[in-house]
Amino acid sequence: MAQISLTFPDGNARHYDAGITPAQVAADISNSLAKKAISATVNGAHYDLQWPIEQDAEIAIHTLKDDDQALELIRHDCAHIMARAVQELWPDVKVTIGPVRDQGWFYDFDRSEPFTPEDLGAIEAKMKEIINARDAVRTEVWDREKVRAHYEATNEPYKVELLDRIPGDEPIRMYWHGEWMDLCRGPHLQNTGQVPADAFKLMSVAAAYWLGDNTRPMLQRIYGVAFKNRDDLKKHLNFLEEAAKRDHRRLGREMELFHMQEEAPGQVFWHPNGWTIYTELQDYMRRKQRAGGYREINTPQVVDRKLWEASGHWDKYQHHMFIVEVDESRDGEDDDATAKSHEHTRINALKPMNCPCHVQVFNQGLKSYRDLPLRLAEFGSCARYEPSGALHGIMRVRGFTQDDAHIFCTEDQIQEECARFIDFLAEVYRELGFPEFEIRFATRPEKRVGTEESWDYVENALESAIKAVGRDYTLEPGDGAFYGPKLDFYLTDAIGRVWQCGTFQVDPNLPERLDASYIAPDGEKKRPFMLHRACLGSFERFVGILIENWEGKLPFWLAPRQVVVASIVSDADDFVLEAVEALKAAGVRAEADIRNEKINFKIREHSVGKVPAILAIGRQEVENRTVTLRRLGEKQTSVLPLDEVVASLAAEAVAPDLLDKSD
RNA sequence: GCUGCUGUAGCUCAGAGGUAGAGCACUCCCUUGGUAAGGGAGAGGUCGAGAGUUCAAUUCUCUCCAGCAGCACCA
Repeated sequence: MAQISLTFPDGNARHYDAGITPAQVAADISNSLAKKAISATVNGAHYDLQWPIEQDAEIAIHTLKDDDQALELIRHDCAHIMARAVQELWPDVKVTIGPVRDQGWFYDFDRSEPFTPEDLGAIEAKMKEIINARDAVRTEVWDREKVRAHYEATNEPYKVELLDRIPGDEPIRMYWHGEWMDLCRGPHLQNTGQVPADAFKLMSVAAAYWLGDNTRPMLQRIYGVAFKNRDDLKKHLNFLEEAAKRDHRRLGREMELFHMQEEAPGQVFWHPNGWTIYTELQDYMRRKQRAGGYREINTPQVVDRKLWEASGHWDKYQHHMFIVEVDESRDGEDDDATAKSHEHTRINALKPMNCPCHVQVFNQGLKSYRDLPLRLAEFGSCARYEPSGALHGIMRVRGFTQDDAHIFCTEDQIQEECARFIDFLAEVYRELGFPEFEIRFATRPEKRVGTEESWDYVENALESAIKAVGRDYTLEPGDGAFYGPKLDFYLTDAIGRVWQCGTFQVDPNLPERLDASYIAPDGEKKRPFMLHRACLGSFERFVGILIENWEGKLPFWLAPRQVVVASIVSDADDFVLEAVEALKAAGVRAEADIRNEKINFKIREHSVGKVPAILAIGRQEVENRTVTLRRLGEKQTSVLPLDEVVASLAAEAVAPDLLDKSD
């Protein structure tokens, strides 16, 4: 038998017969390693301990200490163990796939009855039995037709379909967990007992389309999470609790920021507190954009379908637009007059986006190359008929306002505009409390318009622009818009979640469709390029992100109520009102609390209400013209002269872009 | 849009085939209290909407609406 040489991470090599398995290699090294081993990396590929090695290779044996491999295997084995548990409990359930994902895994089943929370408990218990049985995991390569015959005989149509999707040159592996078997590419652990029995949890049941395709059957999906030990599981569950505490829908109600109701699904009723955040943010963006060379415009909400037909949106997105029909022959008539006549009916759509309107602004009057780049910004109120299931608080809504802008420029200007935008965005994110963000570069999708040459050009332009800025980015091949490549910007929040907010898209298509042009230096008419870009995305969603990021405890300049001045005794009321007036005059959002309540009560209420600063005034303060300042989240207080507090709070209320940066 | 679940007072939630309850919030009274809930009284609901079964429906059934979770979607 041929000999092969295996090289270990420490550089040592050993010689074995070809076909040796990593399990045998581990046993050759030591008994304890043989027991602890979970898998191996062989020439960079993640190997099952049972797979034979046929050639010289670099090998590393993994144990539970190797996080990446351990977690992948634990989660993957959990998926199998769960599928087995389900089939042992309900033998007629059909199995499909169960990949590792995020902090755990899911497995999709075909079962006429949905799983109930009680079922989850039963499945978990069964899984623990399987784990405690320490059943050996076994694998074999099977002939394709044998697998097909098996799954046809056992009536598992999804497995047959999966089989047909495995490329012809790949080995087809069957895996056994005890008696239960499954088609799987592996690798897996040595035995079910290597899954920690106290570090997994079934989380939820949901429906999912087979293969993610909404024309295929709906399956029952069970989600689970799994970790190496109980502490990590606890940490994860704590994280979920933490995220739930930050839920902007809950905080929005508690802090009286906004509400939503049945009559306007997916649209926000902003209350004074919430609208304060919104307008502060908008004022901030307006200043930033003005400083960044944008001209602000505003365009109509209700626009004739003709424009949407010309832009191509009518074709593609008609069912996601709010359509407004108006009978123009009925001006001045009573509302209960005769039915409308079609010949005078005009069909409009609420604008789902601003770009076609921005081209209309660009198209007014002849544009010269000297006008470019022309940066037109709009806080554009858009309406999209989002599918009901997509709505989510103020994060995904049907009525929203974008911090939108379109830059009309020449080919040569794309790069500079891109670099300029990234700098702009980085500064905005930093000032808003998100120093970390990542960039993803999405390239030409399968369905696209435009020539290959033009795609080559704009993709290159974009890519070299990011490189010039010197920022890391990841590639998302095929994820671009149908009209052009884009950069998407993902910011990281305080608990590590990422949110896609900014975008920068190159569009050679719309100027063509809507016939935009400028006069080039040579006197010829040329098409400008159009760059779509947004920094926050939508104000609604961004305010939601801010609320969740800060857990409602917004930075002072954004806090809807910045200061509450509370009386301790009613004799202090006059001075409280005086203090509030002084704060307001200095530009601070201050309120008086002179209710007949104890100071404890007031402190608690405004702390729960996330007011960043509370000023308490009692007899002593009145006498000395001082206030007692207490910051949100701090127990200690400080007694300061009123004038001083007004000055320092006023300084704190200044938006980050208006701070004096001279020192 | 799809699958499942949910909808009772402003909020969080009990409840039952015979038209409803708690805590907090709210209003009033007492209390003037020094940094996270002082005490008492009172008011408040077409039980998401419509239809059906029934002597009787908020409760059971169906349809619709909205919300939640996930999937799909996100110009």
